[in-house]
Amino acid sequence: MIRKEVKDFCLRHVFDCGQCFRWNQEEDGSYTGTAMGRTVNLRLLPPENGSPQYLEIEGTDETEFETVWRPYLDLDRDYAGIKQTLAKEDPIMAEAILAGSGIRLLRQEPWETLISFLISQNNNIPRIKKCIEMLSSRFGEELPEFRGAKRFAFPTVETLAALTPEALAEIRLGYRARYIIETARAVAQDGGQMLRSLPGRSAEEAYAYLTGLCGVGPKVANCILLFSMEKYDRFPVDVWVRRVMEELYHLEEKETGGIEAFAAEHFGEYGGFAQQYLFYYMREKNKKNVLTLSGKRVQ
DNA sequence: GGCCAGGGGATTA
DNA sequence: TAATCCCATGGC
Repeated sequence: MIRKEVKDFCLRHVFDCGQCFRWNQEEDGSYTGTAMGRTVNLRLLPPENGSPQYLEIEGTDETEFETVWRPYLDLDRDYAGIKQTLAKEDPIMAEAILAGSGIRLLRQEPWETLISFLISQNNNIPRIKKCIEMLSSRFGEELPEFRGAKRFAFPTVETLAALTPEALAEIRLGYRARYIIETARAVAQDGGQMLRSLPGRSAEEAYAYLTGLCGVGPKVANCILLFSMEKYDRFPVDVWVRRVMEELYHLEEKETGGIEAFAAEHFGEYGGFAQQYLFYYMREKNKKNVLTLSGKRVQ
């Protein structure tokens, strides 16, 4: 168990803003998740008067924290500066940032991110999480038990590349099963070398490779670039973001390209952060609306 | 370039 | 019970 000082950090914002699917809230409010073949539990200690905020990590040590979890949680980035830049002269963004002030963009593994967002297409978050857990427990390496539960690593490229549609059928991925097998086989062709090299390449080059894979279009490719390859100017446009741009920015844009161009002009190099604040803000607003509506219906 | 199917499950009507 | 929706994409 180790303890680190953190700023601009909120577990709910980080793990519930749609960027990751393998972190779950425990009854005590802490979060447990598996990434890079390791499982940890994270807890944010309530700050005492004037004292800084501390993040408590169970299941790691000092060395592993520095090499694995500090970069994964993106703890070295100046989010206060990013938020200030984005909120300047943009009251809409300022409000969105207020709602998700503790968001951080995790640096996830490209392979897991690729398959996860393949599964995410035209799908809802609870079912995406369920599919990924099933995939891991069925085809991933078994890890040490943690908090009394079995844990599994995300399956390797080779494992998924070797699967048949029949073997994958039990996961109930629907038409996405074919995308996963074909993409895994394409990535496995060079032993995953090309995929591993993408973070070091330009965003355009990486985007071209990713969209060449079966089942990867512009939205999924941009999510992979943003969540696992540090291409922070990418602005993935999905139904929620489209909704946000229409309702908040009154952008009656049918073309995804138009929304991307708007984002590039208004948010620039911080487009990806802006997208996450907007996505989280819209989902929170939507939850409240649903509650209000159902309340009215009861009366 | 526009349109629609493809799977399954949760939620809504 | 039926309709609709879901962090899109492929293929016509």
